[in-house]
Amino acid sequence: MAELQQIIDHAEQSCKAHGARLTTKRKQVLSALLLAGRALSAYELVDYCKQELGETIPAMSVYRILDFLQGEGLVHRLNSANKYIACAHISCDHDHAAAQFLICTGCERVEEITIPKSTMNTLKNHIEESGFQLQKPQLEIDCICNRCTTP
Amino acid sequence: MAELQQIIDHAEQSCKAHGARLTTKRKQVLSALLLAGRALSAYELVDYCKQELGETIPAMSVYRILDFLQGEGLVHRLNSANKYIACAHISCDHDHAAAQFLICTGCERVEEITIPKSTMNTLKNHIEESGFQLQKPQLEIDCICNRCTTP
DNA sequence: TGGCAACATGTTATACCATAACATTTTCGC
DNA sequence: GCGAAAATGTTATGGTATAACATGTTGCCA
Repeated sequence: MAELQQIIDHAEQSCKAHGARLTTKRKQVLSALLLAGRALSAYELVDYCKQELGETIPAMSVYRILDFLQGEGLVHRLNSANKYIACAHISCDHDHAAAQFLICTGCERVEEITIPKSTMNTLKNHIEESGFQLQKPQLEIDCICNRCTTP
Repeated sequence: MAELQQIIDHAEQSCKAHGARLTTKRKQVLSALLLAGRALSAYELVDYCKQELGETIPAMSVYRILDFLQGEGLVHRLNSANKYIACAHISCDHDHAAAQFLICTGCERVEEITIPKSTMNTLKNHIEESGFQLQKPQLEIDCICNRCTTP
């Protein structure tokens, strides 16, 4: 994380590109997620900002900021865990709407992986056969990570 | 749903088979989910039982009963929606640990589908390459159903 | 440059989802 | 019937999330 500042700068440019502003508070929340290096709940994020950054940000603001950061593709919400995590490809320039998460039920570690297009397409076809349209190709899969299986 | 009683009877036999009891309250909660025909939150289930079945069941009990029903494979929990739904294969005899759900973000309709083993295996391989073991092959996928796209 | 409009943040209250801890009732085998 | 185990009731509390309204900030442009 030597490049925190770089990542933030990159994110700021990315926001500017569509006329959005990465304000100080938004940078703080994003930094907190990047520094934590793991998924945090909104309230955990409040505590993290307070303790690690010395910034008091009300929970309500954190929620709003998380909404913004998700809209900018900088942060993902893990629906099944009620947590938020910085996008693993935050500094890539290519678009990456798809995101697949492996969530360890033991230690809560989260790994963002990319499933091949062909696999996603197979999945998509099955979905369409059932009369649905894939909305957001985000998968959250309950797993156990190898650190937890071989302790 | 002409066969509600049949389904309940079948579920009761299934429970008996491993020495578990499908009590009256448990039958009521399961019936409520079957009658509703959609995913309900625990508190919605409390209301449903009260209004449609005339039964007052405290939320705490509903949660415990849902735990039991999940353990028996009669009900699934939708983690991303914080809701519960009767298993679509409740009257099948074969085991079906795997469950994939298409959740319409428009009308909240939920469809339980079965993804081919080959597709699940491909997914499983990608997961293992990332150093994780698939824990519960339950997928919850955000979609839009055709009723909502073509209104 | 001053004032307005849009955006961002603060504040307070509240709703919803879920579980802990302990009391009481029911069921079942002996 | 009686005791143990299972199920349910009761009360309290914690975690997640949003609504509604107030205040502060920014940037534009007349």
